[in-house]
Amino acid sequence: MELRHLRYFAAVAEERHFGRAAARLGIAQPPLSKQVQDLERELGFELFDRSRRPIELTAAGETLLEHARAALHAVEAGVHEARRAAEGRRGRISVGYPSSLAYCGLTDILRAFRKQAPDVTIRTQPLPSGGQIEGLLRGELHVGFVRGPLHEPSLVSEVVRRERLMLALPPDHPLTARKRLALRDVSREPFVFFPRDRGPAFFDFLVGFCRNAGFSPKVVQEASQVDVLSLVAAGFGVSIVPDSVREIRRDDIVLRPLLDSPVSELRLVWHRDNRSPAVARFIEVVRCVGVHPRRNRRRRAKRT
Amino acid sequence: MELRHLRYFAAVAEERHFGRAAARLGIAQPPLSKQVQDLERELGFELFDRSRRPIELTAAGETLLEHARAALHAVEAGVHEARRAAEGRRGRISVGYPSSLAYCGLTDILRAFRKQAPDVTIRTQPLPSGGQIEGLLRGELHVGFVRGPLHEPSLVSEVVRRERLMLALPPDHPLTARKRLALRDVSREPFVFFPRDRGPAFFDFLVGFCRNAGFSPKVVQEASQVDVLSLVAAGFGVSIVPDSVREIRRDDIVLRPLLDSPVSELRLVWHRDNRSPAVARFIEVVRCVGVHPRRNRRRRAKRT
DNA sequence: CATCACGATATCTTCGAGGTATGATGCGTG
DNA sequence: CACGCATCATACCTCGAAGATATCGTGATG
Repeated sequence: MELRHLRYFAAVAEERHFGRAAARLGIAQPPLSKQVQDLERELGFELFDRSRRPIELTAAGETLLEHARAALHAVEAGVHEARRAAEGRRGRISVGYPSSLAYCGLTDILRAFRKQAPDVTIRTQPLPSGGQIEGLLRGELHVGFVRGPLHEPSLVSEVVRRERLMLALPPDHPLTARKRLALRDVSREPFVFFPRDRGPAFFDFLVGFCRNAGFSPKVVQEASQVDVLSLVAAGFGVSIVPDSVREIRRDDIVLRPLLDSPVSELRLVWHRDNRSPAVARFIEVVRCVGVHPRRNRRRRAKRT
Repeated sequence: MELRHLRYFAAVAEERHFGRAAARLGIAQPPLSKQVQDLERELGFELFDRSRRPIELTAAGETLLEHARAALHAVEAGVHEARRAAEGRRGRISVGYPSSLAYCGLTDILRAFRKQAPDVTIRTQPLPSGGQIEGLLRGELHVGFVRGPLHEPSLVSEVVRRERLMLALPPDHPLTARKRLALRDVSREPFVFFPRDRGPAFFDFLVGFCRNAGFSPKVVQEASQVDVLSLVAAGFGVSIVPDSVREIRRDDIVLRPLLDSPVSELRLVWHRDNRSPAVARFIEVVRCVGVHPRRNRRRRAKRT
């Protein structure tokens, strides 16, 4: 038995007329009669009572019709769903991001993605760079946002944002008096950094930056991500943070641009041989809408 | 797209190997590859990632597989259900019966039928002969049990039980002294009958029987079915009832066989051009198990 | 009784499902 | 590194069957 038999049978059952059903199906009447006969022969019982006009379904035909419709519908729905999956509009993806990104750009990306692919379940996980790379390699994570360069051969990445580095100072620090600072101005200050293993690439990038400025930073405290800012605010030391931290808008922190700052790169990372169209679509969306630190707040302002 | 494509796709998806899937399907590997390719081309996206061993499903393939299984299952279930309908093991039938039959035979028939066709919903309706014939003609009733001959051209019937007629007497009636009675012995007694329109054939049969005995009965009360017995018990008059009434076993009634009684025929009736296999099966069951007045009680006795 | 409507049958053509032989490719092993 | 093996794709052929056209059988209708 083939779907053709069911389609033809359903057409005849609905039209209750072989001629009209054949016309609707775009074939001649004799082949239609034959196909239905073949189906009946295969099943071993009649589906139509042809002895009177208009023809009517037998009890078996009535029963089969319901199931045939269900089967045809399942096929149609299956094709539709599969197409959505192929287009990356259906499925589930797991996205890693540095917690700092939550405040500046991530929600915009998620919103844009959700608009294009409402049936994709997104699992977001705030993770330091190291954890993201680990997750990507283990296949638990599908895409991530990582700062600094990347050296994993099985991962692919793309710069999605370049931002200048800022100096984070406690409000009562003497240097807050100056609007413009260079890195060497803080060469003797105590530093607060995140632990190296949380993001070795970005960590090494920052330390290398200090080396170029002629000193190696005195790290007095280590804290993860956002906590760095709290330690700076509490006066433990200064720190170097990406420009986007401004979005957090804490008034217990003073941020000053670093004049001699190189740009820090935020990279979108995924597995080299990614097979998930949903992930591909996510990457496409990020490329399209970009990662704009301010977008979020402007929109909110417009809406209110 | 045909079921073949889905079956082949599902086989490959389950085996994750074209060769094994082809063996399972009983075809060679190249045609299988081609069919799956055709399906992919028609859909416009890939279902398998063939680039590594063993091959794996794409996201779209994974999605389609679920629906394909559902569709194939719906077809299988549909064929099975339709076959049951064709065999008369599925559906609904409406059975009419004279209320007297409830005590002697009907439950046995229903039990036997239920055993053969547990998925047929039976609607039983106690109805006088007239009502049954009306229902059969209107298509509301599918089979019935009627006493006496039948003259509707569009109905077919079959005798399922022949029984002698009995004289029903109140216990204090003088004739109860005699064991053996003929109809003419009660030619002057008052009679209790059911109204003629409740079963004209049986009514006329009874009256004709009296005529043959040389009198016409003095009907003093009319009552439907079982109520006749109550009126007899109350002493309103005598009545003529089928042998099977003995099954009711009322001790306020005395039954005496009529020596000159012709047999009364219980007929199974259905529509001439019945199309329902469930009805055909019901008729078959009645033919098979018969309508035995005593069967019911014997069985009950055996079980306890 | 002639006609019409409608499904079945007969016969032919063409397309494609499935067969065999072989090629392309990736992987493990001596 | 070469070789063999496993595995899927391609090439080509055959035959069955889906569908077209013409026609028949039959029940309903004026």
